[in-house]
Amino acid sequence: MENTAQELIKRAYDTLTRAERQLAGVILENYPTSGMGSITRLAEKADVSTPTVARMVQKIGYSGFPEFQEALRAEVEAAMSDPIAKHDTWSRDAPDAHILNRFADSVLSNIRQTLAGIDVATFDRATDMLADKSRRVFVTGGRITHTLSEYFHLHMQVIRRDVRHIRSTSNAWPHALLDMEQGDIVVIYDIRRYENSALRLAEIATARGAEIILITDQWQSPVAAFAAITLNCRIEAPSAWDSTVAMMLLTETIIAAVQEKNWDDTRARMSELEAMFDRTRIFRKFV
Amino acid sequence: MENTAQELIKRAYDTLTRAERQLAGVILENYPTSGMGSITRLAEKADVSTPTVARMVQKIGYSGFPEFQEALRAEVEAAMSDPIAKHDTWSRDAPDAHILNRFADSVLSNIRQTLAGIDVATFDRATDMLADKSRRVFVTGGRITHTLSEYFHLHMQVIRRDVRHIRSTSNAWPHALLDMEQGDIVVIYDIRRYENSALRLAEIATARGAEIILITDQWQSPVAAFAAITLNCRIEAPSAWDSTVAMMLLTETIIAAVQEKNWDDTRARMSELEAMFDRTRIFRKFV
DNA sequence: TGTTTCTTGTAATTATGCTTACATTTACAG
DNA sequence: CTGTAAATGTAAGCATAATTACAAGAAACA
Repeated sequence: MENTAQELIKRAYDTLTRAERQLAGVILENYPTSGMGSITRLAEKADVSTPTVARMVQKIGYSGFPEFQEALRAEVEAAMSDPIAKHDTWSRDAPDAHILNRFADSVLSNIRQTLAGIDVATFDRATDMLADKSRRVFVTGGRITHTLSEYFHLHMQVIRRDVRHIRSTSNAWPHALLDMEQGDIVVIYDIRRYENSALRLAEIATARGAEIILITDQWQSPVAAFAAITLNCRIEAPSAWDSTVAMMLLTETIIAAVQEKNWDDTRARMSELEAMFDRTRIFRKFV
Repeated sequence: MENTAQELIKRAYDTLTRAERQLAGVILENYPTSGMGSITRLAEKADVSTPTVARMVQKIGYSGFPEFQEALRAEVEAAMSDPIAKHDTWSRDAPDAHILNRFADSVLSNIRQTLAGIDVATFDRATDMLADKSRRVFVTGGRITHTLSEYFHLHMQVIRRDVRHIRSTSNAWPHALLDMEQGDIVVIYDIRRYENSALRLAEIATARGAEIILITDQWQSPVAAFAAITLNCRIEAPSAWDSTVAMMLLTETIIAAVQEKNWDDTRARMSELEAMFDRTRIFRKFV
């Protein structure tokens, strides 16, 4: 069993208090260098008092801050003197060809290209639309992207009202369309390679006056023809499948952006929701 | 021209006195950690007096020992957070402070730290287990991670037989457990901050002889106590929510790894599946 | 060899860091 | 709503670290 400071912190997590957890977060954030300055600096960075730091390191098993720091130094030394620690790969102890490194390389490249290809004005327009509470939002996805659309729906529902998920795979989607009218927004996740049941849906929705936000791959789903806004993501992966990581990133970024624009409402809705899940705290501290 | 402490020492070498050279030797010996302790410790190690140290660091260009040490810390930090981190803002036409750039920064840091924290042997052990067709696989997730578990299940089902998804939120999960026996694998997605309905499930599954693979955040779900394998992911995000991008990446990497190990079977299963979806091509070219 | 300058350590001073004690606040149970 | 316990910060005191002042010793030059 290892006894790095990191390990000790995780192990003691249950016994840590609020301020201590906040501190733990900062220490782990860019571990281990963050803990190498003086206790005062660390306390400031974590926005807690110095005694909190002192107490915490004692709690996790050190005699005091100096001993804790000494341990960190030793860890750094071990990591630096390790010749493999050249850090030009993602996972230090894996060979370059290991799938962990290959996949990460590929995903990073997807993320780079995806973001480079996104027009900020378009992105902002999309988030403005979604932040407009007078417009209703429908969300749907395909076979592979279904989970993404569900994820988006889950979070969007907390941020604003009038958000509905349509299962494009079921036979129920025509019913949802009956309800659709001028000004509504339909968020469609669709990857070209897979089936495009979304095409009919998009066509009808547009005809009824709804506007479509399409999130698709670099080859672009045919739904783009009907979409008011199209956001393309790279999905290449060293695998028989594609990687939806870049799509997930974009999805979360949209959520964050809409939430920022609607912060007061979101906050209220989150509080209500939290009250419902009374037993546990669901959300992070409200910024 | 670089200005690392190392550089400065070498450059000033000619002007250094005997005791100072002795000190310089010790500093460079196992650079940079040797200089990270107190001035006293460094002086002792070099067998010179403390003022010699203070004078020397001033001579090579620092205002005092603390500044010198600060510089070392910065160097360590730079060395530990690898070159992959260097990027020229993601979306060029957006300001740095735009949510697109902020979010991507944070996600990249999550990915880096997640991969750095994953032990390759552990990862390989997990994928070996999942590639073993004699063992059945159950998958489950919590409120936020539910979609991830579904995604994993969806792909895993194509790769191998005997994969089942359990909705931990429904009341049906005890029934699934009835079916569980020695050698089965339970893949659990669980983020500490959110509710832990998975805990009971994990406890019972372990008691029945199943082995648990846990995918959790850096704070580690309490399920870890029962897990045969625990994989931690960073989920920090500049938002009221967390980011599951790193988890998604890990999930896809596991899928790719298992698929690679089981390629012949996977291929056969994919062909069959594709035949069922006759109209369109579902999968990418078989590599 | 005597004088001067440079080097280096010792000791004193000052600054900073760390810890302990205590008071305030917050959360929780009755 | 009140009392109790836990958490956390403030402030004081103590300890250590860093710098400065100074003096002893070594090397260089006359």
